[in-house]
Amino acid sequence: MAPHRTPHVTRRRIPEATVARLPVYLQILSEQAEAGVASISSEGLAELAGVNAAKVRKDLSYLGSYGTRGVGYEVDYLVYQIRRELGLDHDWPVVIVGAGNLGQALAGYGGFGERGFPVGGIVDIDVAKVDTVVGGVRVRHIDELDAIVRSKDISIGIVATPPSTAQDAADRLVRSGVSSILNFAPVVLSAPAGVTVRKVDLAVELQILSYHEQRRGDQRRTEQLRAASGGVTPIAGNPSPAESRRDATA
Amino acid sequence: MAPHRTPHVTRRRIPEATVARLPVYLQILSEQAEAGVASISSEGLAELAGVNAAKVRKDLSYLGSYGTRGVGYEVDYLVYQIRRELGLDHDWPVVIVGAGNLGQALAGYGGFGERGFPVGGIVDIDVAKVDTVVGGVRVRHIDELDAIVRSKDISIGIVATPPSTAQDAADRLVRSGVSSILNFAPVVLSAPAGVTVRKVDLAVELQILSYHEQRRGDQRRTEQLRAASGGVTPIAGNPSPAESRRDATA
DNA sequence: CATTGTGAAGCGTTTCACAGCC
DNA sequence: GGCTGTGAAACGCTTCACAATG
Repeated sequence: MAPHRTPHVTRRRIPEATVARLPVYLQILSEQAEAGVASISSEGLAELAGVNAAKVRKDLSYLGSYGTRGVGYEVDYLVYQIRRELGLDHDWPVVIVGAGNLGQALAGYGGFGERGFPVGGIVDIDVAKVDTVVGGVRVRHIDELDAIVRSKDISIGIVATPPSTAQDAADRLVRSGVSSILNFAPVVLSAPAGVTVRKVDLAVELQILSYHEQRRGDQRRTEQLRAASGGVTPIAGNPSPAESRRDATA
Repeated sequence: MAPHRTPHVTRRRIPEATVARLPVYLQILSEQAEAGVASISSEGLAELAGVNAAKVRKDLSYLGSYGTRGVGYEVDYLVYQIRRELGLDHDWPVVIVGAGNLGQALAGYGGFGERGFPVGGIVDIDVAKVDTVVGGVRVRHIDELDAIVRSKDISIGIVATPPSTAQDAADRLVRSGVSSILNFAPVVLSAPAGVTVRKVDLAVELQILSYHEQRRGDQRRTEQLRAASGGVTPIAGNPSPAESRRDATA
C-alpha cells in the first residue's frame, strides 16, 4: 500500500493505448468505490470495462505494482494512482472557442466541471453572441481570449467553431499559450510541435458505423442468395477491435 | 476510370484503422473537388490529412487500384469510390435517445443531416420534454421508439442519455432493430454480437489531454532543474501517434 | 520520370502462458 | 490456491523502399 516509487517527477512513459483506457478504468473504479467495493481483480475490472484481463494487468502494471497476488487491487488506491498519473489531482479549467450550437451544449453540459474540467471561459467572434450566458458562463469576445487564458492559467482549449474558422481559433489558442486542443470541427488542424491536438468528429463516427452497416447489408444479401437455413442470425465480421464492445446484453 | 471490380456485393475487408481514416480523406477530397482540383497525389492528400503518403496509398489500395502511376488520383472518382465503400451513397437516418443538453445539441447541430445522417427522430422518457421541438424535430416519447425505427427504417441509434439510463436506452434501441449505436454516455455499453457500438466520451478525451499536459509539466520542471540554456523550447515526447497531428502552423 | 502499388521490415499493441508471490 | 506481473509469441498497423507503369 505504500508508494513504491519516486513521486510525480521522472515518470515512466505509458503507451498511448493504455493512456486512452485509464480514464475508462477510473470511471468504473470510482463507481465501484462509491458502491462500497473495496477490492477488485483484473478479471472483474476487465469484465466491467469490456476488455481482456491480461490487458488490464499490463495496463495497470505501467503505473507500478499496485496489486496483491492472490487477492486483487485495492479500489481506492487504484483510483488515487490513476488520477495522479492522468494529472487529475487538480482541476484543469478549459476555454471554449465558439458559442454556436455545439459550444453552447458543451458549456451547458455539466459533465465537464464534475469531471475536473470546469469551463473557465467561452468566447466567440460574433458580437451578437457576446454577453449572452450559456451554462452559467458569460460569452466573451474572442479578443479577450488572451486575458482569459492568462488570468485563469488555462492550458486546454476546445475548438467548437464552424470548420472555416477552426484553424484560426486554434492559432489564437496557441498564441494565447494553450498547449492542448480538443477539436470538434471537421477539419485537420495544424499546430506547432509541443501542442497536443485531439479530434472528435461526430460525422466521422457515424460514417464508420455506416461502413459497418453497409457491410452487414452486403453480407445479408449474400446470405440470402446462399439461401441458408433458418435460426439465429450468425453474423460474422468482428464488430471492431478497439472501440466496440460485444457482450451478452443484460 | 472504369470500375475494375465486382460492384457492391463481395467486398474485401478493410482494416479498421483505414476505415477510420477514409472519412477524413473524403472530407478533404470533397473540399478539393469543390475548389476545382481535378487530380491529387498521395503526397498532396497526405499533407492535407496530416499523415504519411505511404499510408494514404496503402489505404486507397484497399479500395482497388484507382490511381494512375506518374499522375495521381482523380479527385471526383476517389470521392465516388470512398462514398460507396463507406455506404454513403444513400442517407442513414438516425434516432437520438435523450433530449437533454447533449441530445438537443446533436439534433440542433445541422452537420449530421448535411453529411448524410438526418435526424429521423428524437425521444425521451421524460413526458415534460415530449412535444418540445429541437432542431426542427419534435421530441417524442421513448415508447414510440419502435414505431419510429420501423417506419423510417433506421439502423443507427445515438445514446445521449445520462449514464444511469444509457444501458436501458441501448437495450431499447437493439430491441427496436437498430444495429449500430453511437454512445455519448460515459459508460461501457453491452450489446449483443452483431450490433456495432462506438463510444464518444468527451471527458475521456480531456483526460487524455490532461495526461499529456501533466507530463509536459513534469518535464519542464525537470528541465528547470537541469537549468538548460535559453532559446526555442525543445519539447520532446511525441504528442501521440494516432489522433494528434503536429505540423508547422500557418 | 513522377507517382502508384506493394512486398517486407519495423514497431506498437494484444494476448498467451506461466513464474512469482501473498 | 488464486491472482498478479511479465517475458515472449502473435497480431495488426505503419513505414520503407523499390519494382511496375502510365
